Amino acid sequence: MVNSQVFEVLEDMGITELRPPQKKVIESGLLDRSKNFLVSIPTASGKTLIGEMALINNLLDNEKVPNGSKGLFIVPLRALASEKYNEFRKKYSKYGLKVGLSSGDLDDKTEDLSGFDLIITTSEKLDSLMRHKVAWIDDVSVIVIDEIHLIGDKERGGTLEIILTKLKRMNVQILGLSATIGNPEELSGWLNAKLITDTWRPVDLKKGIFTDCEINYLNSDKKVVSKYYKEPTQNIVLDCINENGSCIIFCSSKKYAAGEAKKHNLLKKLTGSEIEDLNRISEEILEVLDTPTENCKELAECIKKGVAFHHAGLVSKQRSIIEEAYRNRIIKLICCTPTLSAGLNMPCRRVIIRDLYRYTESGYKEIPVMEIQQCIGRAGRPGLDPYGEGLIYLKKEQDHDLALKMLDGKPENMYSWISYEVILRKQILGLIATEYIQNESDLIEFMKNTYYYYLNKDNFRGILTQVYEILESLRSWRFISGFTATDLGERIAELYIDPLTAHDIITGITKLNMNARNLSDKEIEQHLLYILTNNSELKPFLPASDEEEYGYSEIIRKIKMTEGYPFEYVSKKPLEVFKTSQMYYNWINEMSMNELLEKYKIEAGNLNYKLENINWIAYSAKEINRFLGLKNDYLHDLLKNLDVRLKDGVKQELITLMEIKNVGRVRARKLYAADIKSIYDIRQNPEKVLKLLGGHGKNILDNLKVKYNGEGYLGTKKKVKQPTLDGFLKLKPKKD
DNA sequence: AGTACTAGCATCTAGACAGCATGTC
DNA sequence: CTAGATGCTAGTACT
Repeated sequence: MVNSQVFEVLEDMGITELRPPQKKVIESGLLDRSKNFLVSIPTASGKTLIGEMALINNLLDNEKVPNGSKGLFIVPLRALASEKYNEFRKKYSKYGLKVGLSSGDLDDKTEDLSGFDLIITTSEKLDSLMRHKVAWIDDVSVIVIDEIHLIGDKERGGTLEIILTKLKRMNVQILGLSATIGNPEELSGWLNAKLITDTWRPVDLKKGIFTDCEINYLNSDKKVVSKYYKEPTQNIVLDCINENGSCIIFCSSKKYAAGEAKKHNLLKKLTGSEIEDLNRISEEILEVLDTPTENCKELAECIKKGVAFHHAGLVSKQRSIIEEAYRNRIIKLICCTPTLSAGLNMPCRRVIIRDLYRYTESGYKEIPVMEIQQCIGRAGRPGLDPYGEGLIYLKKEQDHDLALKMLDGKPENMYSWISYEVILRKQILGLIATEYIQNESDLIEFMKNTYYYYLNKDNFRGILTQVYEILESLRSWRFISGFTATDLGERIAELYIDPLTAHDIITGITKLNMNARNLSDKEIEQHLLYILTNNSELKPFLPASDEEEYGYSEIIRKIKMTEGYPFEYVSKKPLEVFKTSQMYYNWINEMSMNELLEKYKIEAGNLNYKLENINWIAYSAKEINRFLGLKNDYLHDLLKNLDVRLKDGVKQELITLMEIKNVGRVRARKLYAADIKSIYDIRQNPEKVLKLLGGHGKNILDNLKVKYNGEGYLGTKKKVKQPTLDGFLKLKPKKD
């Protein structure tokens, strides 16, 4: 094999032998920097290391010293970006390689990533960085795209495709890492990439179908499981635990996942110290929110029995507690939704697919083969399990063939989603705003480089027509003129919102401004939130039933009047939008978290996610508002502070107090109610602050460097925060 | 009367990217 | 809109 710094670095890590697919890639010429690759191999077969080899090869010279060029590692999830960032930093800092992280939940105020050699980011963030025209992009010599099959995702694939279309035209080595997909040849063909496929796995995977107490493996092995319990899944889990394995059960909804978890009780199989650990973790789960919700309590109860459920309704801290406990083998069974289907490294002995269908916006649908196979691929912990098992629980015989197809069939083909209007519109504006496209021939040339064109050469006219229609809209909305973005258009491209959303916000606010004098302050606030909620970015909305309109009829009538067009009676959507906007309204008017969760029947994790999104739109609206001349002062002030209020969940009057460290919505309200309304007031009444907020008050005063000496608060003992995994993941990249 | 169970009908349904600027209870 | 678990209610059987 060639002598290379790559192998030296691998050796430093203790890797002396490559796995078969890794070998294959090297032998096919990965180290030749001019070749692109698409590597389509199973989960856990060592994909990441292939990416790392390409990075090392490009970024380190023969002496294992950074050579000044840059590498990008693109992942689909922020959590994954953090994970990889920590991993790579640990591994490669010793070579002087500076590893950086850039994603939406990280602050890098300077936005100056030029000092890093290797940058981990998400595809959307990279898109956004390119829109801000970062100069260092020209220094990039290699880019690794993890989970590149996401190009076939309706919501997010288009963005990835645009980035890749741009990157293809640069002098960059592209390495795509993909799950097994139906048409890898087409994707690699488009990328000018050498295709590497392999079925090798580090641990053997036994696939099978089970009904009641019998497992029928595809290799025609059979296993009968003892029937201790009524429910088949209980027995199949017990069987695995008895053999010292851990399980994951995938379910099609959050409620099912929680329901499934409640069925299981592993207490009899646990040691005393394990039970102790579980009780401790259970406590931890309850302490994450100030007042535990019903959901938290259920989860805590399950955990005491060695079982957890895991889905997007949990807040991220709870999720990471569970993930850690599972990796440490304290929790032995996780019942989850597709949250765990891709991404985070959570291997187990036995994966059970409980549901074959899932409700989607277009009805009840079979879960994609690729997703099932990715779930099953988690089975088998290298070094721990002799083999992994991917089992489908067959509830009714007529699904037998479907189950077989899912276990062993060909995964779906990945096609272009660039024609998805929402993304296309956003991307066209982006391309014009960055002057990437300056005239019609640029446009056509660009479009001819897309995956869409590669797949649909015969139907090029179709997408062009769509693009011209979009251009027409963008012009009529005054976001572009000719092939040049207006100032407003440029700002909207940077804000990274759908131009249609921006346009709807502009018309909505303009109308509201004109009619504001007919509305009370409260109604203006409600209406504004309705306008900000009514767009594609904030989907899905809260489900609403017709009866709910009754409670809202008066404000809905006023919104209808101001909007100048009626809510469509045929569709429930406006009511859903309205209900969702009411949740935001209640939030910024200080309804308690628990009351909100109860009223809108939403879980804490999901609420946080939604608040994050509306906050982003509110910020965008504030920015857009700078281009509008609003006459109504109240509306203008409202817009100016709405994003801050949404972030903190407070009324206008608390905003000044919220600027103080350690003061959140609850403490701010307490202070305000006691007539302490500003930093000045705090300085004047330190004793009062202490009396109101106790120990927290002390922290606040310390931070403000306010002297106080009443009632034994003389010391300035610093409270040391216990480091948590969550906190660790959120750490800022160190620029050392 | 109180309880336990159930048939029958209604209800409800996965996940998570982006801007910007910093530390909640 | 191709399913299925769950929750609610009224009805029934039983102690």
